[in-house]
Amino acid sequence: MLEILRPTAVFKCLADETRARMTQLIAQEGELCVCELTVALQESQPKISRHLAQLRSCGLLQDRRAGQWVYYRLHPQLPAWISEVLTQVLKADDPQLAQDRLRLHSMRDRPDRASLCN
Amino acid sequence: MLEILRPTAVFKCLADETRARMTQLIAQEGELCVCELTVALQESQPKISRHLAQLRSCGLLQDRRAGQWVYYRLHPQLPAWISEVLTQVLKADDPQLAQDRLRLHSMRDRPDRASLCN
DNA sequence: TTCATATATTCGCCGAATCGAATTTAAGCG
DNA sequence: CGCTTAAATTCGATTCGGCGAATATATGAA
Repeated sequence: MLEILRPTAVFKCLADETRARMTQLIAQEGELCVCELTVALQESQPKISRHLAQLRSCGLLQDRRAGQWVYYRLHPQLPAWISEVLTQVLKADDPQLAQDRLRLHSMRDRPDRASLCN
Repeated sequence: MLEILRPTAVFKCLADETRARMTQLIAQEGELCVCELTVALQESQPKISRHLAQLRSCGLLQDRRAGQWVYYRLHPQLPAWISEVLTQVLKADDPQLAQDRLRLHSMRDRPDRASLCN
């Protein structure tokens, strides 16, 4: 967590459409790897990776490598006000988010978390 | 309210340090005019005005003119999730905000709301 | 080692956002 | 009207952010 989770930094991260989509999807799914996000959002891999790096370095996300895959999840020790913000925004129920989830769930050969040691 | 209060738009507004300070100060004080904000934040009048315009056009603030002064307050019909966000961020208790309030309260000859018709 | 897949990073470009300085508009008062 | 104060707007310069394209790094398997 390079940068403190100051409100301004967090808002700047969530101000980008792509980052907001990724964050929401991860919040709902628990943990996703880069290739799953590229399929779900239909965006290029470098684009996804760059945005993930920002979300991680601002403290919103945490990553773990498992083999060739890198999984991202919400940072486990998020301050209450941020969790609250994410929860509230999820209630807005963006139709875009539904689409992203649909593409994710219909993705074939998703990497299998269960068989990987943490 | 020109633009819908979509999460991304709201976050973009709050992603700027100056706009975040203004919004928080207004949330605490209820209603402030441009000249009060310039004193509280110690920023130029055009800069304050420009940022206020953005906050208004994205739907976060509402303005009313009273004589030569224009007062800004939170939009009265903010969706719940936004009020929640603002409340939560206020709890972060930014020291900068305390300074802004101090300068505001020690300002001399503040325009008198009471004597103005709404 | 060589190849394949997953992810990260660099580069250069371009549009968007911010700023200071100056100007304009608006209201109140003589 | 002219003058003062408050606020909004324009202009040009600079900075910032996001993008595609290409490349680099990492892991695993043959």
